[in-house]
Amino acid sequence: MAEQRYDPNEIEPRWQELWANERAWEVSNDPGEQGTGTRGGSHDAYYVLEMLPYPSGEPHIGHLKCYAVGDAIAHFNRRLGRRVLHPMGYDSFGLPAENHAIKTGVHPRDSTAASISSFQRQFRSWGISIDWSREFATHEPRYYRWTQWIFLQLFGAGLAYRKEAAVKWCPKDQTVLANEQVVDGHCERCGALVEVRQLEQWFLRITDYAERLLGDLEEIDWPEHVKTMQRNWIGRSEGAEVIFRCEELGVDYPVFTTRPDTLFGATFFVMAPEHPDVLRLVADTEHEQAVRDYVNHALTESNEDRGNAEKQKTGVPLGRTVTNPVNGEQIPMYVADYVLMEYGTGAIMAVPGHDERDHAFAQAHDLEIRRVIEAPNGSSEDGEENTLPYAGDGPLVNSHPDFDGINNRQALAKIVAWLDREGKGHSSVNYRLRDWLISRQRYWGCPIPIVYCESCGIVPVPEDQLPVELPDIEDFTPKGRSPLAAAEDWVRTKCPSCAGPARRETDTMDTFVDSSWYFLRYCDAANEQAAWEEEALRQWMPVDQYIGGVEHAILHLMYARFFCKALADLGHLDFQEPFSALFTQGMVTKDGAKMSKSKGNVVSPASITERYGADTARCYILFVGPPDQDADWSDDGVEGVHRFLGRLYRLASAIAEHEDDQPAGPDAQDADLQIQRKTHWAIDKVSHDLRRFAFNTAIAAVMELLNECSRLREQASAETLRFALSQGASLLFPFAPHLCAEVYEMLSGKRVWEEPWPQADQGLLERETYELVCQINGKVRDRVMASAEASSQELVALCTAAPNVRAHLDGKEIVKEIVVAGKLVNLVVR
RNA sequence: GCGGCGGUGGCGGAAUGGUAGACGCGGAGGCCUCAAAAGCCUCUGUCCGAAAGGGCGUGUGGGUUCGACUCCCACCCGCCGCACCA
Repeated sequence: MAEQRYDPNEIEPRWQELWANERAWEVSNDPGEQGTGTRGGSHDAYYVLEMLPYPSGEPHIGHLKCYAVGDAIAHFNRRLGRRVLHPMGYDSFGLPAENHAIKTGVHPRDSTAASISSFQRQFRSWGISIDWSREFATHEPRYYRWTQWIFLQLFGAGLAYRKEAAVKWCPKDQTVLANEQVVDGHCERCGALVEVRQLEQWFLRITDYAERLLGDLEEIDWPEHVKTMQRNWIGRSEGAEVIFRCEELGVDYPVFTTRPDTLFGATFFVMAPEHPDVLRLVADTEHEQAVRDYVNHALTESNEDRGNAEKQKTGVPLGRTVTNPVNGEQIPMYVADYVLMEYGTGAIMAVPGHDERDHAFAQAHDLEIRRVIEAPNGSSEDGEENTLPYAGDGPLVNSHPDFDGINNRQALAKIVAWLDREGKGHSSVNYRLRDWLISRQRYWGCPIPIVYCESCGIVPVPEDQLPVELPDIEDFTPKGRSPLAAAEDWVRTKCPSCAGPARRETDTMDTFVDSSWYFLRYCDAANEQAAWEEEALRQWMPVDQYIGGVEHAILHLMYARFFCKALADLGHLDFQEPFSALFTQGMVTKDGAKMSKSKGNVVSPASITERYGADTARCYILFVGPPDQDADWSDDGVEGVHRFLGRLYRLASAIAEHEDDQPAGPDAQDADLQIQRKTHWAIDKVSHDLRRFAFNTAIAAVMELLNECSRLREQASAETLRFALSQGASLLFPFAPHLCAEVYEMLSGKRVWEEPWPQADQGLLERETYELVCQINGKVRDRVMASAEASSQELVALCTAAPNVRAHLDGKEIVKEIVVAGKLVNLVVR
């Protein structure tokens, strides 16, 4: 038997070339027409998509993991007879390319193109089964033309608007940021401390969709932690809006509260320093100077300092009062930085008896602290329930004869109903979610298709003039305004409405806009007349399986859902959710730490692929552990997987040379049956494991099958070995496509990717005899062979007859017999 | 503080309430070889024991059960998200 050396560098390019030449993974939008390489049979459409890569430098190991997962799913579904859409593109606008340009002078278009071709090369060398006919990059005018078109749709519907607001500004990247891009007061990208600036910017009205974004999470098959993160981010709170009137000025100040039941305990009123009325309230009063000083100080404070809950509660009186609507009391007004302008109405009623923060402020400023909720029947083991602030439930006290004595949760509803009747408030829902700020003062992004006309104001660029192309510029350095502003020839334009002089918008869009709809474009990527044909979307959308890193749990995944709903409302789509199922893959670390250039612990997929081949790299990354968990890279582990693939190849090549009628060993029947059983067991196991993303145990099952074949190699018939190994290759194909195509062809002469997924023979999954576990009081004492047909009585008899069971019974009384047919007998003895 | 996820050999990890530790790595011994590499074979949770066998063992403490890594309660630790959100 000749054994051949496993040489992935010879095998892999050969299959890649064949698949490329045959356009094996292209799929048509016409359900009647088969994609060149796809199987006939069912016309079931299946859309599997990995999050599109940002092309910077070379792909890293995280990309390999993501696409190894996606490709396994794609192949598995193809072989289940589905028409699988598995496309690829690039999220190619963005800051890193622009920062690179500032440093080196290389145009972002050039560095991006270089990186894209490097990604293309590697994806091909990994053998990922992509429909390349649908490929695009988001910086191409043929794509961003439609990004602009979507912006205009949103603008037309009032969902894109311009507003002056206090916005987050990154001093290093010299641009504003969305709320979602600020992490702990720092820029998500570069880590610089974020400042606040008052600027007029473009926003998308995602808050209109807060309720639906929250509610529809129920409809989708996403990991619980991602849903939770989105729920937290949306931050829905139920409560009431209550009006506090400042009689002196005749102004109503609504506040949002989740605790209207504590209204009778409101002893003061606090406004955020940014509240537009603060200075007006103190104008020309003795308090004016102190308030001005305080507000100025608060505004210059860093987000980090201000956000610190441990900090001393500061604030100054405004010298005014408002009326507590439930009891007519005049309560003093303050300005304090613990109240945030961006949440609720920017003003609060303060209930120091039942809110920790208000309590701290009241103590610091010597304000009345009133108990209005009693802790339930004085159950004060440690006395804590009786101290204030008390945030728990209980009956109302010191409130009003109508409410005193009633449990606070019931009183809450009654008080809100009363407010409503009196016109002093109503129940209300508040969200933490803010509108999405999409303006960026940067060059390398999609231009916003808007012009500013002296007479017409804000004018959208007409659809037939799209795309508004990004002009070439020389100087990419940010100067606090968009580098595009320097392109005077481009900026100066005619008003589309009145043909008068006008200027173009010079900010570009947040790159998350680009990636909020790309999955739609794949469905109809070549369409030059429209962003998509509805029929094309009907074919594929929503995405059946989306795959990506958990770092996009909020940003990208929330924005894409919002786009989907907004476009559906505008009649462009007929579904509400873009991604029916989501899988988030874990990080790949080295020695427990995140890989990074600065740490010098980066494992490059290219070097692994060169040394071991793509099949080894892909199998290893899936074998190392559950793919949704973080995995630590181990060079020894890679060796182990490589050895396994080599053993499969060598054994298969030896068997391939055998004639099937070659005489088998003396125990051939036994060995053959064992191998056949193991084969069908593996088919069953891998099929199940693929459906639950348990790739590690699926690969382990094929290893077990190979171990069984190796062990029984001398005894079993060549025919059986040929069958077992070809099925093994067939099962492993989604993970190691090149090797398995090779092995399958060697053994069967057929193309494995055109074969249907193997079916396990139920008859061979069941066994005639099995090892019966014999327990006494739940402890395993012996094991004996039992027939599958044996009755409970027979099984008990077998068990009591087992030598070690007898030794342990030793005169004791059996009080109970538990029989689990096919598994065990447990004797309960005394 | 609130919410989510997790805690199993030397390591990565397996286990629809039914043999804990599959599979792989690492380690030990052996075969092959002039030698090495590659490959192959055996052993490998821990303690007692020559062995047979037995004790212990899935973060901690309880509970349910004939039987618990798995279910319930309380707690400890770790990771992630949100957080002065009214």
